[in-house]
Formats: sequence, C-alpha cells, structure tokens
Amino acid sequence: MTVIYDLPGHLIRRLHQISVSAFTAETAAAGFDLTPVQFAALSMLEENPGIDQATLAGLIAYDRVTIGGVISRLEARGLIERTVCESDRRARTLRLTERGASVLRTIWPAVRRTQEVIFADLSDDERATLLSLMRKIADANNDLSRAPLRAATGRPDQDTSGS
Amino acid sequence: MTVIYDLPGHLIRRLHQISVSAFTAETAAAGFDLTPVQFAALSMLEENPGIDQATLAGLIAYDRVTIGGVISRLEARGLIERTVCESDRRARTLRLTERGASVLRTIWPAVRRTQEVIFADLSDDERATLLSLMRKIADANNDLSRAPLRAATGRPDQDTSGS
DNA sequence: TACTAATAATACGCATACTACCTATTAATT
DNA sequence: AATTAATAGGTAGTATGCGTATTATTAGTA
Repeated sequence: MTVIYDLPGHLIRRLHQISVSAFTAETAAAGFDLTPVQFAALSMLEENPGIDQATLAGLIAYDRVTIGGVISRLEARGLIERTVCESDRRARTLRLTERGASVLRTIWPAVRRTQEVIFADLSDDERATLLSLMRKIADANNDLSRAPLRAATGRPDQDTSGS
Repeated sequence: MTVIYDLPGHLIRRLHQISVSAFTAETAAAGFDLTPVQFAALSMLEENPGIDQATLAGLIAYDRVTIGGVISRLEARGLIERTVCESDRRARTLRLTERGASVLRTIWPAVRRTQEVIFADLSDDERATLLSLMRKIADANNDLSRAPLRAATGRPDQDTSGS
C-alpha cells in the first residue's frame, strides 16, 4: 500500500527522530540542557584537547559550518574555550572549560540510559547485529556524506599527553 | 578509545546523514530539486488525497509545525494545492497539483536508486535483517517521538476512491 | 618577491525539527 | 445557551545541517 514505509531512508529518519527524542528526554530529566551534537563535541574535545574546529568537525563527521555554530553556543555558555591558534592564526584552538568537563562527567549516565531506551526491545544478539550492520553502512558510505569522518592530523597546538 | 563511536545514537545519525546525502545526490542528478521530507509529503498525498496537514503529519511521523513549512514551500512551487476544508474551516485540505503528480511519477526511479546506494554493501539477508530490526525499534518507540506515526482517521473531505 | 593555490573560519541563505504560545473553530459539557 | 475543552493551523524562537561565497592567513610556486 503505502510505499514510503518500505523505504530504508524513511526508517532511518524515524530512528534518528526517536534517538534524538530519547537523548533529549533522558538528559533533560537529569537536569541537563545539551543537544546530541553539543554532547558529541564536548566528548570529542575531552579526548582531543587543543584541536581546531575543522579537525573536530572531521572527527565527529559534521559539516564545518554547523560545528562553527555549535561551538559558538557552547562558548557562550562557558563550556568551551576558543583561542586563536599560535602556529596558525587562521585556526581556533578549542578546549573544555572546567565547567564543560564537569558537565561531561556528570551527563554520561543519562546518555547511557538513552541508548538503553532505544534498544530496549532488542535482545543482546539483535543489538550486536544491528550495530554491526549500521557500522558497515556508515563505514562503506563515509565519503558519500558531505561531512565524512576524518582522523585527527595532529595539529601543532594539540595536546598529546592525554587526559 | 573514543566512546562516541560506540553509541547507537551516533551511528544512527551517521546513517541518516548518509541517507539524506544519497537522496539529494541521486534526485539532483536526475534533475529534481526535492528534499526527502518534500518527497514523503508528496508521496503520501498521492495515496491520500484530500487529507489535512495534521493527518499528513501523523502519516509520515512529522511535527505539525515542520509540515506547515514544508507544505507552504510545496504550495509556493505549485506542487500542492491547499484549500480551506468545507466541513471544518480550521483545517486545510491538501491535494497534489497536476505538476506535483507528474514530479512524483518521474522521480521514483531516482529514489529507488538512493536506497540501492545506501544498501550497496549489504547482502540480501543483511538488508532484510537490518530493515527488520530498524522497524522493530521504530514501532516499539513510536510514542517516544514527539511526532508519532498515526493512521488516517478519514476526514469528511478525504477522497476514498483511491488513485 | 609577486602570484597562486589551499585552508580555517565566518556570513548568508534555505530547509528541517521542535518548544511554546496564539487565534480560530469545533466538540463536549454543564 | 454558555462555558470549557480540544483541535487545526499559525508565529516566534532556538538549534541543527548543509550549500555557496567571502575574508584572513598560510603554503607553494614562478
């Protein structure tokens, strides 16, 4: 009958919609006000302090323009610190503030609950299968996206000591 | 290492990103200028002529406000006709124009190619498994979304003759 | 050294997505 | 009949997500 429902793209969109909704609900219930993108940015910055916006965009597979806006809002809220890179004055070096690190530490339980909510009706086997198949598609079509996943290139200002 | 990559939500977002990108690329290459949402709206209207915006939103699981904007743009481009419903003057009766129906007829091959591109690296079994698991999650968490899927209720002005 | 190409970030515009609020209209209730 | 509740659609505001163009800066080349 309705052909739309059989299209993978439609199902994927529904899943995304549900995933974002679950994230918002769980984190809001825990007292946080972060979007999935903002969380991803903070999380990636914690593990790669000192990277610039373009590198961050590549690491979480986002458009550079989009990340610029996300970073601006996180900076305005005092969760991220943005300074001009000394070795390349075109770039902006990004770092978590103390408050940003604190938020990230405390929000993780809610984020884990989000994933549990989404997968609630699947068995362990089904979860593993689904994750594996999704990863396969994401990896295979990485270049198809306008914001492909890219590894960090190791900028001059980036900390390599780890956290 | 990087925990983000293991989160289902992140993978789902990547899939969605890839799906939208593939849709845009394939349809644009075929000479069309439709977004996935616009296509879904047109497609659903073809099968349910005469429904109002709220019903349409429910059928394709979209937010009512979002659909309002989508409909406005489609109407401005002459693909959809929007008239005040006679039996309920709050509602707007939606119908495809001749041009809208024509676009829909000719764009389908490109849409099918989109799905083929996304699933290119999966076997038939894997495709079936993935679709089945995604459908399971979408169905189970329908109410979790702010725009749950809802069946048409059969408004007075809706055509029941079928296409 | 002057010119060119490449890159980081931004500005602008379009199109989702959703929350909160508002108006008009209809349905339900007293 | 009057009041209340519910519904359809809209506006305003925030936040993605991405295309295109522009600016500042760096790197490469003649």
